[in-house]
Amino acid sequence: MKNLNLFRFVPFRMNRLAAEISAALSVEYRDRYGLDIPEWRVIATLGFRETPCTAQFVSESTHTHKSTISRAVSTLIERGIVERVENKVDRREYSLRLTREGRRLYLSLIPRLKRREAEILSCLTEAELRQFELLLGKLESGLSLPTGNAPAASVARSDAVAKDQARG
Amino acid sequence: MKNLNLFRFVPFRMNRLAAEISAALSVEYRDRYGLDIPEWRVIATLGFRETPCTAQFVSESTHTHKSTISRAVSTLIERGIVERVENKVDRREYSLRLTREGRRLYLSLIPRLKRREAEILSCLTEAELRQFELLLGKLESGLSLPTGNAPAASVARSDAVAKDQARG
DNA sequence: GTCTGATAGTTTCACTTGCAACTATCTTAG
DNA sequence: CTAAGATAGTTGCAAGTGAAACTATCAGAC
Repeated sequence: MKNLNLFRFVPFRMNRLAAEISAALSVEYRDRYGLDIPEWRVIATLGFRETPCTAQFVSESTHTHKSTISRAVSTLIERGIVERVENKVDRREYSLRLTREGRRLYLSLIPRLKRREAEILSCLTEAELRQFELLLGKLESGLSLPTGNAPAASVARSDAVAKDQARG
Repeated sequence: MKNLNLFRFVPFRMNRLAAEISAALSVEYRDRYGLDIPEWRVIATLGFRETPCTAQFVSESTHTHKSTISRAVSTLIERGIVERVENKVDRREYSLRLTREGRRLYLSLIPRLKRREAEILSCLTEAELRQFELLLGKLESGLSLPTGNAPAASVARSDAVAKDQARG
């Protein structure tokens, strides 16, 4: 077939689905808390990890441009949601962590977002959902996206790893 | 669990995957043909359908804002890829269709994009791929996105349908 | 016929974002 | 030590995009 049915074209479908799902979720973090997606990603990353982490870690693990993360962090600091912790060893970088208020916001946001996610996925059975998540994981691995399964170093220090590999 | 693992959060994963897939595909339509996503969507919609259709149809079926489609169409007309056909009955709207050159571009783009899509999906088995497409379809239906299965009227005239339903 | 409201498409404006250039800091070679 | 290059993060700028205002046209009420 020489034609291409856009409705059967996976890249288009993924784009559209992602946009639609984002829109559904933004009701929670944007309308309710005045957060945009990059800001939410910073909060989610810091909130989930127990240890503080750098802007670069957030940028790489969420696959978001570092300038976008930089601006999101600035806003969150102004709002008292995130704070910088100076790194005495390397003063170029800062560790980021949620403030007490930031953590409160994070904890109140989580159940809302999970509920939205469940709503969106409610058209799938339990088995279908597990299958879907499995397939997403395969695609992520195939595209070399961080999955959270790999050792933290592979995200936090991808450049260093690359250098090591080049040396070895 | 009070925490939320971003790497297990489907909305985030969909967003990231869609962005990554788009980036992989853009090599073909952007680097090679100087097209952006909205322009490609217009071409794909006009190319697939045998009958000319309006800007609004493209906008609704691809779920892209009408001003974005308007700008894409303008560019494509300037480039001689798309042409407007005046509608004698309703002069507010135009039918759009690919020019001869536009169709040539479309036909040369299709195999490239299909090859890219196949590459991206090559980490899935045949059965997994079928399953994945099935699940995407379920999610699309669940979110009321056009799937190409419904009668064309439901996309071309969604407002009219809504009005009818409200009346009935 | 005119008036009102709806609709297709365009344009203006404000905002977001990615790229590239920049600053400050660190590391390595000599 | 200094010089050169790499790196973390910031910022200026240009391009893209959505919302809303706008233009032109149509449909219906009267």
